Amino acid sequence: MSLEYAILGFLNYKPLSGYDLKRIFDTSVQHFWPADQSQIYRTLTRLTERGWAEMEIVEQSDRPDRKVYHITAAGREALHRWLLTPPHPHIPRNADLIQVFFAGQLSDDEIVAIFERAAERVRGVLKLYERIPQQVEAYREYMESPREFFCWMLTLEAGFKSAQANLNWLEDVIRRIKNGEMPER
Amino acid sequence: MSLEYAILGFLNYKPLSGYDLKRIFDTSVQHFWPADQSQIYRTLTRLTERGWAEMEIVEQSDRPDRKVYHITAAGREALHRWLLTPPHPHIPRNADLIQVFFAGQLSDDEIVAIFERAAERVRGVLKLYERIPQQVEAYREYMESPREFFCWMLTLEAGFKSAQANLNWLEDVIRRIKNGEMPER
DNA sequence: GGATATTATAGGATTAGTCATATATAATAT
DNA sequence: ATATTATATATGACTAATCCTATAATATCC
Repeated sequence: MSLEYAILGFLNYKPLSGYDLKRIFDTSVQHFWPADQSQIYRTLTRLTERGWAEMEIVEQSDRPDRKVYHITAAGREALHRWLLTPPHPHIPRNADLIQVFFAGQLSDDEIVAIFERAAERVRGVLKLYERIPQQVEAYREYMESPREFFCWMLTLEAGFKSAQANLNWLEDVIRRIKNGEMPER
Repeated sequence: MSLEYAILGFLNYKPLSGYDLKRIFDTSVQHFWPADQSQIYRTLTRLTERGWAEMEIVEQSDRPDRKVYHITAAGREALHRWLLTPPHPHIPRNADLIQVFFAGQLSDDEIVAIFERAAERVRGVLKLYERIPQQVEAYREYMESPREFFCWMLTLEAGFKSAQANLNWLEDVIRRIKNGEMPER
């Protein structure tokens, strides 16, 4: 389960609470690894049980106490092993495409509408990506070196290029349908 | 759950058994909607309970009897409604990228190896895509019209373009790292 | 003769992920 | 005064998906 290793990866920068982690996920890897709050807390418990992380309660007077987790030596080893292990091939499901696959029974206008709304969504994603570099600046402190920051930026680049390619394709298909390339029913 | 609608979409072409469906999924939409055999059978049961499909036992002397499912009027309506409904936005998880994100602690060679193996995998996917058009020919009978066939081909195109864009990016990153663009540790 | 593959359906167990909700305090906005 | 937001953790219920195994007949390969 990659969420375990993603959390381990962040704890490797510095000790963090579940709450910290949620904010970090939401501002850094959310475009390719969203994490549910409840899943983060449950995974932290599991990491502790497995000896890959240790928990320390930090008392606060004004707010609820924090449970701060830090990575152990065993955790660091596990993280390193995982980094060198190729992930199992996994085919992500694409709900837009499964609709396109069966869209033939719709009218031309209805089909174009499916593509238009998909294109609109990708444009929204692209806009979000444009905002990430600024958000990332705020978290640059977590990065020990420019090397780690470079890797971070690479994942952004990947998302951006993939969304851009997807949008180009969607716009091309819309153009072709409007150009009469979709066969009659 | 889109698998329900994907099955309904195929049943809309002609009545099929769970076994037929498994083969069809594996040769047409497997690159963006893989379906597990046991999931198909369970979903067929659910569709029947819901009145979207009806089952008929076709006895066979030499082989186990087939349970052939056909779509009902209610099923056709549900399929059409779904086609006009935008899917919930869903962010697919990308295990390659989450590794890249934390790859900064590895050596340059180890990082290049991660990208090389990702590129190798995408090249394999691209090769699989090249074989799909022939496989599809065998199932062309399911398509009532060239319109449906066109939609089928569009999904292939999407997968191909996306894989191609991804490979271009991976090869560009490999080139840049070998060019010394990855900062020192 | 024995092993494996094909046709055909099905259920148990488990995991990953989602959604909703609960609890508690303090600060801020309207 | 009231509502909302932020900080902080946690559990219950559920769905989708995966993996493994079982069953049963026939056909084919070595």
